Amino acid sequence: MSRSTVTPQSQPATSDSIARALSLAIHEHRIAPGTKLGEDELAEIYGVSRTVVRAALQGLSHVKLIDIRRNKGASVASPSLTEAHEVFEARELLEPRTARSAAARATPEDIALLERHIADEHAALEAADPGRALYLSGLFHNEIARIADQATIAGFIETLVARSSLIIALYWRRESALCEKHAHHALVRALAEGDATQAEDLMRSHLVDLHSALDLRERNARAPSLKEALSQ
Amino acid sequence: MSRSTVTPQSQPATSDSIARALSLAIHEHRIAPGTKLGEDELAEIYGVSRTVVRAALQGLSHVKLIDIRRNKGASVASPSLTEAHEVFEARELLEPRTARSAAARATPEDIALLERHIADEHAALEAADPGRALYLSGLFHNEIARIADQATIAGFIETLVARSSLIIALYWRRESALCEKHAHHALVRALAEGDATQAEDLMRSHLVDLHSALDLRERNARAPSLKEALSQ
DNA sequence: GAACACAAAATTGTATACAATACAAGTTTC
DNA sequence: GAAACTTGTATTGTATACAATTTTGTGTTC
Repeated sequence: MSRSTVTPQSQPATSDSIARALSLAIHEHRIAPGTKLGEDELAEIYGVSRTVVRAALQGLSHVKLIDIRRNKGASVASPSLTEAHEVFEARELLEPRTARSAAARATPEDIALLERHIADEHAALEAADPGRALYLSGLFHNEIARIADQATIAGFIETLVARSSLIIALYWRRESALCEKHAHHALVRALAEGDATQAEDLMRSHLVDLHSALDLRERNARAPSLKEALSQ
Repeated sequence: MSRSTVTPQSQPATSDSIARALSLAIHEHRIAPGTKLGEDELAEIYGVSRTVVRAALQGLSHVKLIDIRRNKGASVASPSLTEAHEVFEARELLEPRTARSAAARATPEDIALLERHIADEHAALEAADPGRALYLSGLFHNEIARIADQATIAGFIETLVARSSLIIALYWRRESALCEKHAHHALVRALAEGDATQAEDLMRSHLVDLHSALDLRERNARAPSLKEALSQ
């Protein structure tokens, strides 16, 4: 049954679960920027009507992971270079402050969780699963925002981190790991020590470093078929 | 005909136009926090099917102007005190930087537009239309963000300004004008002179001032009927 | 009057049918 | 061969019907 293949629960897919699945696929680069997201195709994949798919697509559109053009349909967003710079600028403005707050609030459980994220990211890289590593790398940033306990700003950061995965798909220049290993380790150390100023500075330079790794040339990547990308 | 009363155009209302109309009504305090937004009722008011209304409501939900609970419907959001503080904190983080950028970029046309906003706001206050004044006051902030030419951050600010109107409806303590007259004038002067540091400082203190005007007690306001509020 | 049970009505969630628009393929004209 | 036109197909936008859930109203019991 198509449902149990794509959504391993006994319940029908909801718009929320579909949006989450698509978001994860985009984040892990299983769906490339520019990929057309047809309503009928997704409805068939998830075993629901177009109504539910449309709601999911609208949700994704609001966080700018996809573009919906009236009468023309939905596709995975392809941020322009300008948007790419804007996203990283916004992160450079928000995340250092968030790291500062997180350093003042982090519990040992928080630190342990962040360390597990780093370990999982490296495991994914060694398993030749860069998409998974990228997702976990982004999640690391989202977790710091959660620890900072400012939900409004954490929501913005989550959006920016998700969009970053699109930008990385299009503009990333380096061959190495996406977020360098030592940057995340150093951040966790600063959080563990409650060193707010250090955490803030480290986060700022980490993001400036990421921003500097954007390439000025656009790239194209072969897009796997939609069904292929979503069958996990 | 119901359509031409509420939407003075010959075309049927779209989900976008409905979302905009509702957003304006919320912003001007014609619809109060907590007001139930029934799909059938809105569908009748706007002369469209529930499908279009649902799309509009989803859009408003994504910017947190309304809350949608599964199986229970949509209502205008009532931000908690915590959310209120978060929203103003986020504004204090984003808007000073935006004012700084705007000061470096403002054209004479931009300045003239901002001055018109201030004049219109005062006219609205003298016409005993505080809702309109509030909307224009918020728009002033959105315009500065637009001048700063960073669409990603401007988008966040727009969301925060809209949510601020809900917060003001619930928590505002002062009887006087919502944004004090001289604060906006001083900002425009700093922008006109290209004084980035002054613009940044003025914006920060303006927002800190707004934040300090939040009351700790919640208030209730009589909610006009939905049709009444939307008939403009 | 309060609490409970049940039925009816209202509302929300979803599927499906139909209308509107865009796209692709084939044909005609220059 | 390129451009314009026509036709058929695919896709998106919307209304409507039906299913599922919640709310309201009514009656009964204590």
